[in-house]
Amino acid sequence: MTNREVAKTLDYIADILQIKDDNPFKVKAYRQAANSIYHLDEDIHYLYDKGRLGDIHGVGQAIQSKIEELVEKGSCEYYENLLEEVPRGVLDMLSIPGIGHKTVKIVYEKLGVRNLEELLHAAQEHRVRTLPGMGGKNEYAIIKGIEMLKQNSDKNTLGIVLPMAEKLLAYLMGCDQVKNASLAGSIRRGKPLVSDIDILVAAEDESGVRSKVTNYREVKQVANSEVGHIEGTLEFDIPFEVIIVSIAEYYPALLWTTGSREHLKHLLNGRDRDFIKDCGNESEVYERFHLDYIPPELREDKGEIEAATQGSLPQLIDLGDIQGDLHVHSTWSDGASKIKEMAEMARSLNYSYLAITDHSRSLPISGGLNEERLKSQGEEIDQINGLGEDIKILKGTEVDILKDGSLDFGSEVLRDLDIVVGSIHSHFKLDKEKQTERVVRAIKDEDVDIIGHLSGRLLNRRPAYELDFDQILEEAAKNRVILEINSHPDRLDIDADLARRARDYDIKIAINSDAHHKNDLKLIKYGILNARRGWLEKKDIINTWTLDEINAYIR
DNA sequence: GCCGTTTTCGGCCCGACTGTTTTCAGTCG
Repeated sequence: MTNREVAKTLDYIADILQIKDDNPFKVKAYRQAANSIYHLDEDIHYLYDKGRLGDIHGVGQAIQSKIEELVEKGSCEYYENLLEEVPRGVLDMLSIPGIGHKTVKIVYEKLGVRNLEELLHAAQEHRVRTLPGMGGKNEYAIIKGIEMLKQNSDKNTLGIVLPMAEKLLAYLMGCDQVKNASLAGSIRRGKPLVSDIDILVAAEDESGVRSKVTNYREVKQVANSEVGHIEGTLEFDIPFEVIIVSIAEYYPALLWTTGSREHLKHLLNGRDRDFIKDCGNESEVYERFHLDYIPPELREDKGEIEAATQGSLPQLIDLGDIQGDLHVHSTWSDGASKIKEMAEMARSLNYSYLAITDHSRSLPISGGLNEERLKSQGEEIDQINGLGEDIKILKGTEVDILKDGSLDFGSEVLRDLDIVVGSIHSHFKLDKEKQTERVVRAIKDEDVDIIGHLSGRLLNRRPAYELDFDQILEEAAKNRVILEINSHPDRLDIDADLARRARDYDIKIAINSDAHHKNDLKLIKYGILNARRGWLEKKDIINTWTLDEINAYIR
């Protein structure tokens, strides 16, 4: 079992306990342990071997014994017994927006509904509204919610799939039989939602590669597939396909397998595939078409071929260009790491600045700061900066944009801060006009530097709220307000298309991690992919600049 | 079920909104 699978299992245990109405602190304990394991730097098997499972924060005697069983046998008795009481299909219902553990409990117990499909029928047959506390609107929300889940069910976020793909790729690269290998398909193009993992391999000994894949620890199953293809599934039932070609065929095949279909069709323009059959690398492939090399993230037939013809492709931003992060949380609000730990991680990433932007007071569950605590936090930051480390910690806030577009702190508080990120965390369902008005008011506020996760979308979970983006882009440009690309793989907000439109308005972008744990600072790589898909260059991204340049821009 | 720079036992656990109601339970950030 991988770290993520162990974490997921502990989360399922917490869900079942919650549905069973068990001690809420016990539930919390399982969730805390799951979260720690999710963020672990080391492989859980390694910690198990070293006898260090107990060192993990939130893991005591009881949970440790369950983890040991999971690592040894791939399952544990306690969990299996809980599943006898509450089956897996019941837990899937928790993904429906507006449906929580209490609702799941009564539909399971009173209606005997055991999975999403049965729940859908129950709602359609108006059986849900017969339950206490349930009515027509709940039924409608259930039907809509299940429809949304079905639409997304064949795709997963890059945050789940990319680490698995990179691990499998590294494993394959380490095999003697494999002469070259690369990610391919939509995952190589950095699409935020992908349906499977495609990996292209150059090898002469196909059966050797096949046996290596079959022996890979994280492979769940391998199907009987045709020559040149190995198909199967990894953890969480993510499908993968390893495509095997000869060394001579590798680079042309890399083009075909990376796609997209639209890009290839436009590129070939009726020509035969043999046109590029002997190319020795991808640049050579494009050269043959008299084009500049087109990076995978741009291969969507959105003008890249025209630009490559004219030599006007953008110089895309790279991870190494990033000089700092302007939106992270700490233990002062809902973050899991201390400011110092965040700073250390930022230093290890070679950043020269890091803005601590904890939540403001209106978000009590997240431990939002009032003026007084914000001031104390500022003192701690002064102290850390006084240590003379080669990184500057900036004082900031992620200030709530309230329902009417006013801010959760007054100007007397905000003007003393280095960075102010304004974000929406409530009233997602305002109509388009009201929601737009709300954001525009925040943009016009001279204390706001950055608008965080503008559209509020959560991939596979929640659609963006209603906004008039033309109006917002116009106002952002006029007021020199920076828009964020939130790098969390569930958000990637603003998306690539909107980022590209923002660039046309000469709006600057901040690629932020929104980290709630020191390890989450590394999520910035997803934001980079998103920015590359939005054709963004270094000059567009404010946190590729020095601190002086940023200050000159936002003052 | 976990944890401890007040504690090895007693804490952990906020508040607005929604949809169902008729005074409130459930969800969510």
